[in-house]
Amino acid sequence: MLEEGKTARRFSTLLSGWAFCFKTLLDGRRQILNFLLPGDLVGVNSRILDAPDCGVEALTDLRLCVFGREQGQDLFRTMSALALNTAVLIAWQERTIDSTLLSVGRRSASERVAWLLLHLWRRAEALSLIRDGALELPVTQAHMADALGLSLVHTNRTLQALRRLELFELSGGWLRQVDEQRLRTLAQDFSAPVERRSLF
Amino acid sequence: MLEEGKTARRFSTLLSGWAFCFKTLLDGRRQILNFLLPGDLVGVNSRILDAPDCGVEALTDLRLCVFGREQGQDLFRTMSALALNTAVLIAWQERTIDSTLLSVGRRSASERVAWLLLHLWRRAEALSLIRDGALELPVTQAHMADALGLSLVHTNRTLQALRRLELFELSGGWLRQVDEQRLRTLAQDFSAPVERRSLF
DNA sequence: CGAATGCTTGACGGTACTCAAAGATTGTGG
DNA sequence: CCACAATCTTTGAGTACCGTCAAGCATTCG
Repeated sequence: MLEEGKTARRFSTLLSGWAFCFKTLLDGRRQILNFLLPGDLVGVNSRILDAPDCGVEALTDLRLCVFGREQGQDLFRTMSALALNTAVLIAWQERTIDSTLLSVGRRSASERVAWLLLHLWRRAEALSLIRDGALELPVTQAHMADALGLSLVHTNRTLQALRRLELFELSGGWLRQVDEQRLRTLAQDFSAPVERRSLF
Repeated sequence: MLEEGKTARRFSTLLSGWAFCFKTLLDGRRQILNFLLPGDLVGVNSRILDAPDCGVEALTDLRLCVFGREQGQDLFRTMSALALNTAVLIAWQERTIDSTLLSVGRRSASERVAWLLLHLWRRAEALSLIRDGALELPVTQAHMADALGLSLVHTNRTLQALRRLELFELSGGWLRQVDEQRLRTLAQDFSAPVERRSLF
């Protein structure tokens, strides 16, 4: 796990596995900024500004493709080689965070949970992570709570309520029977489908 | 005002004036993602992805420096010329949004308001927008509410509470007597000071 | 089998939202 | 210059959503 305080010496792409990045307050409150899935960049931001601003934690075992350890301008030369792709990836990730901010700021608890599960489902779909209509989610309810700005207890109750509405099945770390249409309606999420994208 | 739905044909830097970008839900709930001050980039993201994902609205009269209207790769050539600077600017703005997400997700109402005023104050300071210890804020309480994920009424009450604690003076669109130290303590904001930065 | 982690439930309280309306301020046109 | 509209701020009352505390259950792991 990379701590918030340390300067990441490199940045990488995630080849396989799940992770997330987060910020914390001194008293321990934590906000998950983004879940990282295969193809996502890790730590570009910190490298560009030469100072880390969020921590990164793995949810599963990871395989990373690590890029150069250059400083400043040199870093940028590395990026230049892949620059267009990199820019597109960064833009996508920023868009994701924007959507999260909309959720956390303006959606109700059930809308937030609906939005998150839909969001993860769609991202996983684009990466072909769904097998037989089921997705293995290495995400606890505590993670969801921290991603959505909710308490753990309320997240749990909200999940139960949505399950009772048969919007999805979620148990034992597996997500199934996702009713995309109704989840989108509930969350008012009509964003474009996620495209497959990567640096290569 | 640029609507969310339309594709921005260009991107620009803000030379003078204030603006903000936002997302909305169908039923009208609005989340302000970021306030834009002189030096900030407008619409890079939309241009990179070739699809707008947030609206932009002016708070004052603006002067913009508009860049090319190229598509895809061509856009990127334009960016390449300024690429390092651009990347740094984008990274800064993403960091700002990350901080906002932390606030909206995990801070209480008074912490959020404290954070926002401190944040705007410090950004304005770096741009030398503060005259005689006072800053003209073209931001209504409704804007603050939409930036912080609070209701207008509660934002108002929170502002009053903080005023009574003499953490700042805010009236008639002017912000004064900002007690940075106590605001930072209240908001648990120990981020690095804002640096002056621009494309040029 | 005990410890650790994660999920679930109940009870209670408070923060923040909604509705509603009244001031204050600003801008505009006659 | 004043009256009127529009926008912004403030206040009150009532409530709901969501948080906190506390505990019990389930599952996994050593």
